[in-house]
Amino acid sequence: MRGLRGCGVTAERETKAARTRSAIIDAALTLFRERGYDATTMRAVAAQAGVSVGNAYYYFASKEALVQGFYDRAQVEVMAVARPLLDGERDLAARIAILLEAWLTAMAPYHPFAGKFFKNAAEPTSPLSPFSPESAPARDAAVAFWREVVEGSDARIPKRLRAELPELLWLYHMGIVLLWVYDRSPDVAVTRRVVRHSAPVLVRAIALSRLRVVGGLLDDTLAVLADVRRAFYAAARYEEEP
Amino acid sequence: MRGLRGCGVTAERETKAARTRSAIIDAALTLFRERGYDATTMRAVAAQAGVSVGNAYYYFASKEALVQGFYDRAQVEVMAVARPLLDGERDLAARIAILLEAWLTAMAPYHPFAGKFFKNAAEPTSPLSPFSPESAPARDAAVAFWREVVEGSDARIPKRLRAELPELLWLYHMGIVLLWVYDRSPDVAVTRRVVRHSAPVLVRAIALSRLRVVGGLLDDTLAVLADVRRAFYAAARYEEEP
DNA sequence: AACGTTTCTTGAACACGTTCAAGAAAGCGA
DNA sequence: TCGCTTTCTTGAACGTGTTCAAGAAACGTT
Repeated sequence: MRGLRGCGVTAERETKAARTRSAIIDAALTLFRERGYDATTMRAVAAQAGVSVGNAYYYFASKEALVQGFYDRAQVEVMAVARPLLDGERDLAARIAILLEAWLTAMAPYHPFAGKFFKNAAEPTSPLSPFSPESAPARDAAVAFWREVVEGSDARIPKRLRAELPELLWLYHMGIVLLWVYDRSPDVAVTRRVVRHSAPVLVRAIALSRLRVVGGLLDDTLAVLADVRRAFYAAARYEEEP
Repeated sequence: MRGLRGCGVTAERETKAARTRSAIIDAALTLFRERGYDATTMRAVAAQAGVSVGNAYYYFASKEALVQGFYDRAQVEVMAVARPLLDGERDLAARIAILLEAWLTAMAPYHPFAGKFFKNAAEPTSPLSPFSPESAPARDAAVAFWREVVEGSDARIPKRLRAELPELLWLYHMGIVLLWVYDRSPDVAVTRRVVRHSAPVLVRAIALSRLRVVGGLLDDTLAVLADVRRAFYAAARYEEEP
């Protein structure tokens, strides 16, 4: 009886903690949207969430850390939006575009201050870096989703590319995100156009890579990309200098 | 007489102002190297330079702005190092590698805190962004230097690529810089290897682009890259939201 | 119920980047 | 030389993210 009750209370406490965390993120995102990232103070976030400043720092190590919570939410939302759209489509280029466009749509409300998020994410040792261990869950989920995109298509992928392609597509996605952050055209029209145009180009390049003359180039390119990826991951794992 | 004297005094005053600016940058870079970017306070920079905090802000709008001064110095230094090395070499891949390696060598002392610089430069609307109007002089100088690299080589460049290649190489250089910032291997060995390997791959890709099958792909790729570049430049010209 | 331990919660305090009102110095026309 | 303007120079003061010592609340054990 006591045990059960204890369990219940613990669960309730965990729920309350989770609700406090959630309230803080809600408060933060609301204020971010209203005033932008810089103009939103931690004092204001705490006040909006109904907690003290110190308490906000008990749940989130820093202002940046609030963003990680946002990432997690976003990833789930994007997958929910994209999955039904992917169901009917077998063309690889189309499937790539669907996922990227779902991402753009889901993230649209946050575009105005995405630059401020990115500023922090761009720092190699930041936990917000997409290559960091802290981002591993979200990253792995994303790569797994790209694998679905590839394997659900009717494209014939050269063998030596098949294993690597999902992660390379994720890297390409990070590039698109970079462009999106910078894009100031209305409704990020430039990014949308680049997605529409680059996806087929990418798929054609994949197809071409089966040609003898291009194949050697592909191997070298993959070798370079392997180095690049290793460096990014290693940097994100690196300890900050004292 | 008074005119001449006035001139002299004015010139002397300008020199003094320039020397103050220079002293502040020296102080900043010294402290950056000793303690890193974050641990260096503006108070410490001012003290080291022998001026007041307010005076440091009279010459530099912000802590970040100190970095712009560093960029200008660096660009000059890199060109001085690279030019004699380029003289004997006609192979395009080798020439590309020479310039990049000169850059890596010149920047080596600042690598430990490059991430902190980059963090700011990565923000689209930051004047420190390589695409910003404020960076235009340094950027134009760099692109012009890449043009020298191309035109001093014996490579046969397809016509429709010739005009764009210098700026594309500069973009590639920015990508290498991104990798360099992230690179934590000893003596940035990974970046050096990527430079050594990617330069020939790039040149081979350029050569291949003359093939009929690859040519169409090239045109589309160039179109996409044109969009991308436009977006980056437009973002850097954008006014910060209020 | 009573006590010790862990888990939260608080707001004052700190260090930093940055601003600003006030004044000093330099330049310049009479 | 005397005023007047422009160009520096100053350090205190402001707002911010973040820390911390102190205590409250919840929990587990007896």
